[in-house]
Order: sequence, then C-alpha cells, then structure tokens
Amino acid sequence: MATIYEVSKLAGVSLATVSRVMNNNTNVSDATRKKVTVAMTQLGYRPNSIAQSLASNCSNSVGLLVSELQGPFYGPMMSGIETAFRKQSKHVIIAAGHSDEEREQQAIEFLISRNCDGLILHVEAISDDYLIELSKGKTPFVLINRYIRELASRCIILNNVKGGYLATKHVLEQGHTNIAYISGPLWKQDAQDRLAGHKQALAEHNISFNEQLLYQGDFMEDSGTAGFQHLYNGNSKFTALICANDEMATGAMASARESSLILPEQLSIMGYDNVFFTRHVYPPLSTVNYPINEMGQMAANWILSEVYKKTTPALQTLFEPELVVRQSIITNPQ
Amino acid sequence: MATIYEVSKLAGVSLATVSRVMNNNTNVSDATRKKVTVAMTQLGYRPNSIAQSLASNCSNSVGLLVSELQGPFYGPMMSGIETAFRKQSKHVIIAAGHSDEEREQQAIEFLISRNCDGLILHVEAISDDYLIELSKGKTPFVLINRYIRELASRCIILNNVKGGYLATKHVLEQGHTNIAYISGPLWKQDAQDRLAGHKQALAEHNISFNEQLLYQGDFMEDSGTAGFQHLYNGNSKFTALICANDEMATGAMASARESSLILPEQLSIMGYDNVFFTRHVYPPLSTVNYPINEMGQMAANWILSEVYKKTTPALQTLFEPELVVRQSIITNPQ
DNA sequence: TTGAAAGCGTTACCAG
DNA sequence: CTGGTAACGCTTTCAA
Repeated sequence: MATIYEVSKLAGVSLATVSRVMNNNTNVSDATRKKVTVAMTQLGYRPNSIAQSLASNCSNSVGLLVSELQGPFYGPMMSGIETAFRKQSKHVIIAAGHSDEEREQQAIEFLISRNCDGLILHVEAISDDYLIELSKGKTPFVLINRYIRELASRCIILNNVKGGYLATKHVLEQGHTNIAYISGPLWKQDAQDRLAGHKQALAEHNISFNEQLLYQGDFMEDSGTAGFQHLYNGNSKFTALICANDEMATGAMASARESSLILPEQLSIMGYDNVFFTRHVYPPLSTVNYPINEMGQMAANWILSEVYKKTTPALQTLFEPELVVRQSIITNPQ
Repeated sequence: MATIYEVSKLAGVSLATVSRVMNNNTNVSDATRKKVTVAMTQLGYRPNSIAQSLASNCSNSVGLLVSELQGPFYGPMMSGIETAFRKQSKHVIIAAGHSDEEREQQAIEFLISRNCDGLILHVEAISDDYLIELSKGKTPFVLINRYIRELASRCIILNNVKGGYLATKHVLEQGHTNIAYISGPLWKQDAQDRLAGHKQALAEHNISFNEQLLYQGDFMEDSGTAGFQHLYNGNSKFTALICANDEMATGAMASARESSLILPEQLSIMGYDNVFFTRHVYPPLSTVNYPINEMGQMAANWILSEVYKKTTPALQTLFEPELVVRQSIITNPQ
C-alpha cells in the first residue's frame, strides 16, 4: 500500500502538501495540486484512515447502540442512520444492549473505547443519572426515544401522549365503551405516556378508567398473550383491546384466536408503532405510526451537525405520531 | 486521558513494559505487573485503540455488508455476528448494499478503506469475478448465502436444493397434485436451487412440471402478489402455491384473499426462510427454516479463526434447512 | 503557496 | 525480565 510519503516523492512535493490536497485545503496552487493527484492515482494511493484518525484525533466513526439488532423496530432506525452517515463517509459501529442495564453500560464503554466521535443511543435500562454523568464526558451523544429534562436538546422523541390519545380516540369513535388496555412496563416513560394519552381520550369521552381493564405488559409478544388471557378471564367485559405496541397486539391476537374469538368481529384490537409486519397479520392491524426511520436520520443529523460541524437540515427533536387505520377495529354493534 | 507514558512514569517502568502487561505478555514479573496495573487503575487509564491499531497494523474491526439493515432476514444474521464479535472485543462496522452492484462495490471499498481486518459479505448483485479478484487482495472475507467454486472454503451456504425439495415434498404428501410455484429471480443461484429441489420432489412423485404454473418473482412481497394474480388468471388450476421465500408468500396470501379465496381451505400456501413474522400471518405459514442466525455466527467464527487466529468451534460451511409445519397447508380434499 | 519537523499513543524489535 | 527506540502514516503548527 502506497503511503503519503511515496506520493510526495513521486510528485516532488512535501508530505504537508500532499496532506493539503487530500483535505481540500485551498492554499495549494492548481499546478501542484495536479501533480499530486496524478501521483496519487498513479500509485493507487488510499489514505490510511487509522493514521488519519490518530493524527487528527477524529475517528470518523459513530457508535450506535440499540436494544436488538433484530426485531422490526430497529431495522428502519439503523437504516436511516447508516444511510445518512455513509453519504458523509462516516462509519457506524453497532452494538446491542438487550435492554439490560449492565450490557447497555458495557456497550457504551465499548463504543467509547473505540474512539467513536459521537454516539447514538437507544437505551432502556440505563439510569438517567448515568446518562447525565456521561454527558459530562467528552463523547457527545443523542438519545432516541428517551427524554431526560437535563439533556432535553439531545433527546429525539415521539409525542407518545398524543399517540396514545389518537389510538384510543379512534376506538372510541367506533362506538366502543368497554376498552381494555395492555400497557408497556410502567417504569418506562414511553409506556406511561401512551397510557396517559389513553386516559385522556377516555376522559374526553366521559368514560371512566377501569383499573380492571388494565394489564401491565413488557412490550414483548408474550406479555400480549398473557395480558389477553388475564383480561379475558377477568370480570370486566370489553369489546376492544388497545395494546401499547404492535408486538403485544400480535400476541394478544394469537391468544384471542386461541380462545375462539373471531377477529375483528368479536374483538377489536389496536396496536402502536406501525412496525412493518402489522399489515401482514390478519386482520391487518390498525396502529399508530412511529416515524422511527426519520427519527434515526434526525439523530444522524444531530451528530453531523454537533460533532462534525456539518450543515444539515434544521434539527428537530419532537416527532408526531399518526393514526393508521386498517381492519382490526370494527364499529361496535352495541 | 491518561496515556501509556504517564502510566509508565507513575509505575516507574518503561513504556515497553506497560505495553507488555496490557497485552498479557508473559515475560513480566509479577511484581512489576502489579505496579503497572495499580498505576493504570489509579489513572483510569484506557488504551487508545486507534494508536494500537496503527502500531499493530490490526484494527480489530470487521466489516459487515448486508443488503438491507431492515427486513426480517438480516436482523438475526447481524445479531449472531455482533454477539460473537463483541465477546472478543472486535467491533463490527455495518454497511448496506441494497442489492445493487455499484452500491455493493462502494460499500466494500468503504469497508476496506476503514482498515477492516476482515469482511463478512452478503452480496447479491456483485459478480463472481469481482469477488474472485477481491480474494487476491489483502483483506480476507467470507461470503454468506453465495457459492463460488473458486472460493468454496469461504462460502457459508444453505442446502437450498434440499430446502426446495422438502417444501414441495410436504405439499405433495398432503395430496396436492396441482402445485403452482413462484420462484426467486432465476439468475440467482439460491432461486435456481430452490426450484431445482421443487422439480426433484415433483419428479419423485411422478408429477410432471408444468411451466404454466411457474412464475418468476424477485423475492419481494409485491412480486408475490403479482405472481398470484398471474397464476390465478392463467389456464392451469392449482390447489397449492409454493413461494421461494416468505415475503412473496405473504404478498400472495394478501392477493389471494383479495380474490376472495378462503385460506387455507381454498388454497394452501408454503413459504421459505422461516422469517419471524411467518407465525403471525394468518393462517400461520408453513415454511422452511433458514438458520441464518447460526450461519451468521459461523461467519464470525470463520473470521475469528482465519483472521485473528482464535480457536473456535469447528468451522462449518454447509447448513441444512428444515421443514416447519404450521397451518397454511391443508390436505387436499381431492 | 510550500516545506520541515514535531507530534498522535501505541507496538515491536534489539540490547542488555 | 526490562528498557531504549524506531516505526506506524498521517495532521498540523511554524517558518520561510
């Protein structure tokens, strides 16, 4: 592999000059620039990015921490991020935190030890305090789907209260009055917010919230099936079930079907996230769109702007959910 | 950030010695090793991985190129790979090739320019010749789901002929004799192989292959719906439809339902890949399992073994598919 | 506009 | 077992 030294020799200029043309430094005469580029192509020169990093103290790499590499939610997010960065020749190093505090912490340290210039974090288990502490360190980061007041400007979030509200409002408008709800784990802000939106819509329609119709899940499919069973065997009847995400809705659907319910005729079900497979389940699931791909891109832009000082489209921190109506909700026959 | 130099000063030893204890070089007395480790923790020393890379000519990073970051197929693959590497403190840089020749090539060059020690490639559009040429370069790589004779030992593949055979055999055993088939793009080896397996099973049951019942898709959902329409409007009737992957099967199901067919009663459908959402579609899709997570891990092991000279479980290059029976196939009433 | 030279933080070779 | 020192390939002052 040719080095900058060989290029400089062939071109008959100094190392510094070669470096200058590489970095598009304007202070190079056209003549010498030409000599250098010719020498570069002649030697098939490729800069060694490791050496560049060491000398410039900039690794051009950004760390991306997600809960799972698999799963329908993270795919579009990673995709938005990778696309945005590759255009700028930054590379992304990925790690998975598996919603576990210790593993999330390890992953962050791993990424930092790899000299990432910035981090994009989708973390769930790690504490606010840890992140606030981390923000005092030298590696900048953005948070996706997590709001911490002290770090507000770097929190890219969805208006989950509104999303919860939209979902329930839609169900109410179809005439349902007995509505069950499977929430996410309520120590998580997003789960709380979605539930809050639910209650708000209920209140607006003068329907009192029935604790009996609430089940706390964990955003995973199995808790959807467990939740349905629990609610179905309870004392309060319901004609519609709202789940705080699509995975749980899927689990609930499977479970409902096992209990011989006909969907959607005997039970309307609503999801949240608009994960790609929701149009494939049967009946196609009505849900709330979470523009995670765009939010991923925004996170990338944040890094591009704050860390690399690139000009990007205006940064936006709060995103709005949208109702997606498909066929899993029917109007209540009363 | 403390450097190795400060550690050496505090410990009262030379740089070389500090380096030795970091790299677990045995030639260090317990006493000095102790002094050094104490100094390290005292300073909160963290080695600079960039400098290590430059000096050792090893970046400890491996490049991973997939077609899409999203989509149900690649998630489990990436997951298997990331897990295997992080255990060994190697990091993975991801890139997406989008099944496009130029973008795949760019991605490979990008990864190489990032000094990856090795590459894991899931490429579709790039030519055999390019890869053979690439194999002469200095960056080692493994291929997933692609077989090139000249590169056989680094091709991690599924026995697709057998998978195709298994799928069709199952359908035949349920008494179907008029079986339609939506293939992948036939310039791809895996699509060819799956179809070959299909034909083989047919032959074994003395059923002649009917060209009228074949539609060439492109492995994407829409071609499943297009394929179903085409076949359904054709002259040959069929009671079962086999698709060369799950996405197309899903598209076909939706389309069949739009044509008012009742599934699975009026049409049995079979998929391929056993992508995670297949159990969520309705009726739950019978399919063929593609152990992509394990194959990803194996690719990681290949790199670990060949590039980093680690000892790993025995390398395996050919994986076997398995039939997954769910409820989308019924026995043919005849 | 250009060149010389001092880093960047390690590793690895060669002596001792 | 330990220390000295030359790389590794580039960026970035500082002078000219």
